[in-house]
Amino acid sequence: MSKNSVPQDQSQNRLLALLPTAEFARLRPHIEKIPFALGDVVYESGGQLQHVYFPTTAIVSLLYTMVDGATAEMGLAGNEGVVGIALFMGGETMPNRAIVQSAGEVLKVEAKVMQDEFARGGRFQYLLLRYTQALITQISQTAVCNRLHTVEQQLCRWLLLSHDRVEQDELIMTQEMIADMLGVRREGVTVSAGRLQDAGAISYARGHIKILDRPRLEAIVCECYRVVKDEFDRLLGQ
Amino acid sequence: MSKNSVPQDQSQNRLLALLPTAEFARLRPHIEKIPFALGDVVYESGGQLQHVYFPTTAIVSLLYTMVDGATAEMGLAGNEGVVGIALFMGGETMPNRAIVQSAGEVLKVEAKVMQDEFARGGRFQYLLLRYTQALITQISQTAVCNRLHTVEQQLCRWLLLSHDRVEQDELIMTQEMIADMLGVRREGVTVSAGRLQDAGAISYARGHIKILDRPRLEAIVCECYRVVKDEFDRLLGQ
DNA sequence: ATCTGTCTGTGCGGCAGGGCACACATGTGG
DNA sequence: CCACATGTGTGCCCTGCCGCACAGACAGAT
Repeated sequence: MSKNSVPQDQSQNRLLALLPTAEFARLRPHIEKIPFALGDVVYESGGQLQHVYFPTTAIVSLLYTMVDGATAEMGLAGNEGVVGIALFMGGETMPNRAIVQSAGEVLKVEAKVMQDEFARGGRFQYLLLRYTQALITQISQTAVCNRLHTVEQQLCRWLLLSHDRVEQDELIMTQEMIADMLGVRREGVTVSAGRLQDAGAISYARGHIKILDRPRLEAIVCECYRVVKDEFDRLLGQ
Repeated sequence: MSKNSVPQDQSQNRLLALLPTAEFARLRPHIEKIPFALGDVVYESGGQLQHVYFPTTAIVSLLYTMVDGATAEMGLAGNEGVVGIALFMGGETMPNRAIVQSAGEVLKVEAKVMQDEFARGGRFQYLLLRYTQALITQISQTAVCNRLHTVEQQLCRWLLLSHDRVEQDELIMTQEMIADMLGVRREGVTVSAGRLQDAGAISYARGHIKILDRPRLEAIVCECYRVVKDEFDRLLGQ
């Protein structure tokens, strides 16, 4: 490992931040910080994973792509979690893709290192499993939300989930990309986003979305957002 | 396929059937076979779980109920899996309900016994984690399917998934219940089921659905069914 | 400053599914 | 045998979203 691979501290990722120092110390030499650009593919559907990734400033979207090219998001992972759960769950691969939805950095850990630490059955395993359970809730709620709620509510949910995972109020994201995530038409996003802008909740222009009034978004969003947030807090709150 | 595995008794549940004899022997004294009736609640949203359940002939549906009473299914578990993953994932509870969708028997194991065996990190842990990963794929595909496919396709998917988990060609299930599972109107199920009946794929009457032509259903269903089935086969054996 | 590609706005027809109302069918218990 | 609850069939109008077709609007390159 190169020496510039050593991260400053573990608190940049909330999962790693919950690790006891002893356990983190074993991982530290094997952690490499790498940047990802918007749209980068973290892993392909069915592709053999070589690493897990703990996002710090990046957000990664878990997408499924149908044979006809249509896409829909099942969940997303930011600095609260990890990308590549198939490596410790034992399946090695998953039938979906992981795409960088917001550019930034991640902490990369080699598969074997992670698996060895996981097998010790300590706090690391405990945290990864609890995270996975929270992710299951997120995916479940996506399923329910897709079934029962409007595009506008889902857009709110998506904006809030993303906002929770970055430090800033600005998201770099075109309406076209959001449409792919939500599995709807780009025009549908335009209309819904327009209404949110009229309501003063957000503003946007050519791929730059600003969260202006978070409480307002929380008033519009369906209950799904809260369920997911509460479950993450319950399972991974300090 | 080794000679020292799979006594007749454990083969009623496909997860347990994959356990080595030694590991199953430790569980055996703590396994209790109990019957469940249609509609029984295995666990409530947020309820503290005391047991995990390995279905043999029963099928359990994982449902989310909105505050307004609307429901939608996130996934289901039959003799290929287990109900109560929150107990070994570490979260203790989940924000959804588990309802018996098809009456039958389950093998009940006390939480502590299961957790101790899980903590040993052997085959039991390996299988439960792989099962959980397969379940994640099922839930994900439900999300995608809810977004992109018609009620008729989803009904086919649901019928096939259920059929895979029982030995018989007849499902005891009213259209009203199916509607709750799929998160659609009862009338929507009536029309879709009517079309499937006209096509000769199924027949039904007052809560009794017969699968008449499985290949036909497989021809109508969307790719989601196959993705889920293949992933279960890959992760949990042929 | 102009060109060009990217991003957003808008309108229109069409369809799947929701909400509602009610008629018909069938099994079960008095 | 009837009464009644339960399950299923059908029609009608409405909404939300899709598919499509373009029309601006803006940013960066030449």
